[in-house]
Amino acid sequence: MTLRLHNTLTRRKEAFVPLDPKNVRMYVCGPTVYDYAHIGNARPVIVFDVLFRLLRHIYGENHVTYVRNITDVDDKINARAAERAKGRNISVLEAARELTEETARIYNDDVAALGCLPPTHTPRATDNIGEMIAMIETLVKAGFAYVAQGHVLFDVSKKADYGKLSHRSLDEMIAGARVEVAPYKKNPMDFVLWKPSDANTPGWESPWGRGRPGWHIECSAMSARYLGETFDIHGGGIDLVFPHHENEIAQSEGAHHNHPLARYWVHNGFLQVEGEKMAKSLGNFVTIHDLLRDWPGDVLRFNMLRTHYRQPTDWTVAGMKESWKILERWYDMAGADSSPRAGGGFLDALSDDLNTPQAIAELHRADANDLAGGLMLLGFDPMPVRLVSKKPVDAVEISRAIGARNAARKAKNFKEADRIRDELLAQGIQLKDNPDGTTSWEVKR
RNA sequence: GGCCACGUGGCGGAGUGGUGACGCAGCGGUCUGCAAAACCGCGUACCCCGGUUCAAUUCCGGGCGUGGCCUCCA
Repeated sequence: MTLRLHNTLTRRKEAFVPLDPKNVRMYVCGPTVYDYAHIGNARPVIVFDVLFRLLRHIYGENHVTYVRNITDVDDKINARAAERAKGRNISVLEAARELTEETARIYNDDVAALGCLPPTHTPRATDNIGEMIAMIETLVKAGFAYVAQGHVLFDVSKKADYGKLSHRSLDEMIAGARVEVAPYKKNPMDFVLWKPSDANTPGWESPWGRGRPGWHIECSAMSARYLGETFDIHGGGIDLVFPHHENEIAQSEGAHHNHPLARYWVHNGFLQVEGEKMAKSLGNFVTIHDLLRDWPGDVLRFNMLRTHYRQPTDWTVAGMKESWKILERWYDMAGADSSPRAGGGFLDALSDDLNTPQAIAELHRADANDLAGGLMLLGFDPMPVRLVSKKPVDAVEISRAIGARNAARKAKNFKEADRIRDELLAQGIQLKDNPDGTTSWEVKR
């Protein structure tokens, strides 16, 4: 069994060989905490949680370091914070802190409900401003960056292989550009490392005056701090390939004597909702938080894993119902005394670039113990109680009704027995007469 | 406009240069007072047009469709 991963750098599946099997290192871009995360945001979180678990399975629980940052400095945050601060006796900075703390807390709760393990480190950008400033200084000294009108910009013309991740040349990018270029840029593709902040915008003192970091530098600074100059896997959504990850590479390699930033770049595909792109204007913007109100987290997680991570996927209610049905049956039949493990075909599938649909197919063929072990490796805890519907039900009333129905059945009064069953069904309660003579029930969706 | 990805049966979704994975739904059966659940059985799909090949859903070219990036939206 060899783990193979699709590497965006080469656009091929490659055998995964860690730099240090005693410390396999992975970085995944985390949320910008200004609002509830949507279901599209959940995809990388779940996908890379599965990869984290697989790496732990292969290399040992204590031999994998997983870092997922929290972006808590950002102009969208600043805009929201300004709104919050209005009419209250707090500064924009305080309001920003309040907003990001609150949003990050909800995010962590939601992600935990999706069955995701906490990463080894979840650094916040604002706790790493010093590291960012130091890296920017290095880049300026090395000639990769320049100062212009209070901004510090990365000079892409100094990085000969700029574009190697997204596989486009500078010429192509300039030809396709639709944006107006800021006048202080030497090259249209140059990007901001540091920008000035006014008095009402969060900012930090720096060699270039009071300001705040550009978007990309935080990931370069934090990955270096927690994982070193070169680490094994860098993950995220495919939309981050350009410009975010391309720019991370430029910064990190520029600051680190051209040592590669990450050896395997892994990106998940995009998600649509009910056949349409998800957009606030279309009114189909689905947050994780809202979904968790109606569906067990395990069902969301399973639904996500039914599609290969690089494939585009369509998020539908029909799919969620199907997922619930499958999980419910599995949780009923899974062996209780198992631990995370993987039989032959299952592990082969997972190891082949995280082919979760194939792995799930293997589980359909597995016995009770392999099923439980495989589910646990995928991050499911096969306990029927985890799938209990969020719909409120009166269990006492239901068992009373079941008693009455069974009495009627005993008396061969089937008309009355069926009336009771239909009445419960009308309330969404489906009865099941088990072969051993008992009667159980479940909430029908 | 430039660059890129994807298009498989009613639905979801793997995979492969050559006798139709897997699941959901559906149909038939066992079980049941009848159902439900469970179990057993049932399916000649690969967007269109060319090309390569003994053979293409699988490789190549073109088209159409959907989506992504080029605007700090995963």
